Order: sequence, then structure tokens, then C-alpha cells
Amino acid sequence: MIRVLVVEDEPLIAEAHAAFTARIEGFEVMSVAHTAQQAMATLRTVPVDLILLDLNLPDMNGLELARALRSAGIGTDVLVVTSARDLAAVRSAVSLGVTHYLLKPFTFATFREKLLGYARYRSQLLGAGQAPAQHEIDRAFAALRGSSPDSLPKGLDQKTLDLVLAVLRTDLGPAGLSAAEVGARMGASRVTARRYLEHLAETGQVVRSPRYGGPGRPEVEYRRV
Amino acid sequence: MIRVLVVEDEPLIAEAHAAFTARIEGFEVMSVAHTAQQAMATLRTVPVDLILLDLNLPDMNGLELARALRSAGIGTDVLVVTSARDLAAVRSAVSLGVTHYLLKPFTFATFREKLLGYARYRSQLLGAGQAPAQHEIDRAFAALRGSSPDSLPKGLDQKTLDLVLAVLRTDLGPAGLSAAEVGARMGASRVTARRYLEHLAETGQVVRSPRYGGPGRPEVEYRRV
DNA sequence: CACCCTTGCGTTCATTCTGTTCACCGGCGT
DNA sequence: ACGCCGGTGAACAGAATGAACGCAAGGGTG
Repeated sequence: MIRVLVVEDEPLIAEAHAAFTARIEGFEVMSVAHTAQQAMATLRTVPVDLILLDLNLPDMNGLELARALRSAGIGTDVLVVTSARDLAAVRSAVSLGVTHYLLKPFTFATFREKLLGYARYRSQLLGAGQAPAQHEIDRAFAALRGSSPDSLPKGLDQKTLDLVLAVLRTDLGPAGLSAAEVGARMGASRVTARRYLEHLAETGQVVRSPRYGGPGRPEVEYRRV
Repeated sequence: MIRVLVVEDEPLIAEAHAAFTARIEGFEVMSVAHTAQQAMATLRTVPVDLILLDLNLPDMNGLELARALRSAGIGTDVLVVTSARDLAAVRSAVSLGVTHYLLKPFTFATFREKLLGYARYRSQLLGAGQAPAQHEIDRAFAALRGSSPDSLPKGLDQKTLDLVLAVLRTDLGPAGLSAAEVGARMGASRVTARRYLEHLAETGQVVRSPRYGGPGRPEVEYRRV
């Protein structure tokens, strides 16, 4: 059993994270803390293997808490859960040894993937014996950070999706692009481009709006948000 | 350019590490320190992105040095290079955010792989923009901890791998080759060619991209980088 | 306002390649 | 001799694409 401490100021969200964690086999929630102070106090009395850490705490930034833990020689593993899409925070987190960095909001599948990745890392390292060889260490590292199959719906391919996004990014003006235009620029058909654009629209990464003007049915144009 | 500080007490070995590093494109050695004290002093005056850290230092354990750096709020990335096959040390290192843990002695290929993995992580994160999305963070994490091609995975043969590489090298134009084409040119089946091409893709020696066109499912073409 | 004309949308379905499984084959150690 | 293990390819299920097609949604015209 991997013992988990949830650190999150918002009580409702904290409950949700705890419930999510409890649903995953091999994990148990030991306690929930709403402030950095509480978290520190809890860690002194309760054995914990993994901390689910929100960065936005009332009394201290989550990264400060992580740094304080390391200074105190506490090596408990940390998984950052935050809504801060901040590049500098990601880099700091990595340098402080967080196992993963998860952006809110997330689906249960994504959350589960990260926790299971950590569980794999743990079991591989424990199974490696006292004097692990290079390839065993490598495997453990790979398990920890290994690919997350952010399962796309059937019929969609990650590489093609990347291409569509690349085309949308290189688009300059405020005007969007129609499905036919995107298809032409990426070397695929309108049908294919449309499939991916509709997916992006449903997941909120792109907006659709009609483009009137000439004769005939209006075109639909897609624009990044 | 990624600026590197080599920390290693044995002068000969330190020189070797510095020379290895200098041979890798995109890296430059800023300085060499033989003690933890020297390393700390150097870091105060010289800008450094990555520290190659030996754990066995005369005045302090390498992990202590790492912890001291974190306490001081210094987020410089660290790659541990040591002969200590110690499970506890590996776990501590991970919790302190080291990017890799490399056992001595190692071949240049292994060393190079770890540094290139770090370079990939860095460029992906920098290329992601100021507000990275979850999948971009995931890719960066995966790049950081991804591959270890020193020992070939089971099911792969060095001779066959050489053949695949030879075929890819003789390919002239900017267009890549599909798995079926590579298989035909090397006198093997598509399945076998694909196995090796996928391995090369995972280790970053080859890139995959979809090739659209006629009706039917798109081909994936492989191209050397 | 009713009608037609134009043009792109949205969907279906044949097509082609992918990714995986599993039986085979040859070599090596017991 | 025998079994085992590492590497290969035939066969298969299904995944991703684009051609074709009927319909939807505007503008133009009387």
C-alpha cells in the first residue's frame, strides 16, 4: 500500500482528490491537510510515501513547502497538482524532484495514469535488489516518467493531431482557418482536418464560427483560444 | 548551449567527464570543481544549467550538496555520476530532483544518451511556450527519463539494427521511408523493419511522421534526424 | 416573399496500412 | 538428444484516411 497525504486548501477539491486516490488499487489516503503548516505537522506523526501537493496554499507556496521538506531531509515523494500553467513552476518542480506535474482540471483517467506510473517506479526500484544495475535504474526512471497514453478517441492519431495544432499555431492573423484550408496546409484532406478540428472544438481548445460573404453556404472557421 | 559544471574529486576522472561532455553537441563545460565547497563557490559566480555530480566528495556527500542547493533555492539541474550502487541513494536522488543517475564505469554512448535526454527535455519545455498544456509537460517528462539504448531490448539484434541504419543512410531525398520500404530494401519483412524503426524512434535517432495521400490509412514514414 | 443557384458541410464506406499475435526455426547450453 | 531462448515473418483484426454524395444554408432574382 502506498500511503498518500493530500494537501489542498479548497475542502471540496481536497475531498475529490482523496476520493479519486482511494479508488485506485494500491493507494490509501492517510490524511488531508489544508495548509502547509498542517502538512508539516501531519508528516511528523503519520508515515507517508507520496504527497499530492497543490501549489496554491494560503500560508505558503507549494514549492516552498517542497523545498522546506528537502531541507529537513524528508525525501517523501511529491506529485504536484495545480492549475498554474507556469513554465518556471514546472522547472522548479522538476529540480525539487516531483514525480509528476498534473494540471487541473483533469479527468480521472489522467490522474490514475500518473499515480500508476509512480506505483510502477516504486515496485521496480524495490524489486531491483540492494545493488541495482544501470539498466534497472533506467527502467525505474522510465516507469516514473514514461509516456502517458492520454487516450484519444478511436479514429484519431496523435501525430496527425500535432500536425493540425502546428498549422493552427503558424496561422498569423485574427482570422481563423476553414477545415479545407487546414487540410491543404497539412497535406491531408478536408475530411481528416475536420475530424481533428471538431475534436479540438469539443475539448475546448478551438472555437468554431461561421464566415459569411460570398454566395453559397457559409464556411466554418476554426480559431485557437 | 547548455552550461555544465563537473563536480568530481578525482582529477583524472574529472578531466575525462569534462572531455566527454565537450564532445557532445550543445554542451559546454564552464568549470570543474573537486570539492563541494568549490562547487558552491563556483555556482555563485558562474552561470550553470546542469551539474555532473559525483556522490563521493572529500568534504561532503554529493546528495548533501544537492540538498544544500535546493535549500538555498538554487534549482540548477543535477545529473548524478557515481559508482555507488545504493538503492537508498537512488531514491534520495530522485526525491531531490536529479535528472539521471549514472553508474560508473560507463561507456561514452551511455553518457551521451543521458545528456542528450536532458537536452531534449530542455528544448521541449522551452518550446512549449509560457503556458504549457498537460501533454507538453508529459512529453518533456518522458524525454527526460525516456530511453536507455546501451543494451538493446530483448528481441532486437545488433546486426539487424546496423542493416536498418545502413538502409536509412543510403536514402537520399528529404522524404523518409515507410516500414514496408525499409523491409524490402534490407530483405526483411515489414514487421521486423518496424520493430527496429520503432526502437530508433523511441531513442530519438529517427522521427516518425504520417504520409497522407491516396485513399486508405496513412503510412508512417521514418527519417533520420 | 418564393424560388433557384451556389458552395461548403457532414456522413458514409471502401481502401490501405498499422500494430500485434503466434507459430516456426536455428543455435546454445544442459 | 532435448528443451529453451532469442529473433523472425505470416496472418489477422481493426484503425485512420479520403472519394463520393446528399443535404444545409446562405445570397440573388423575379
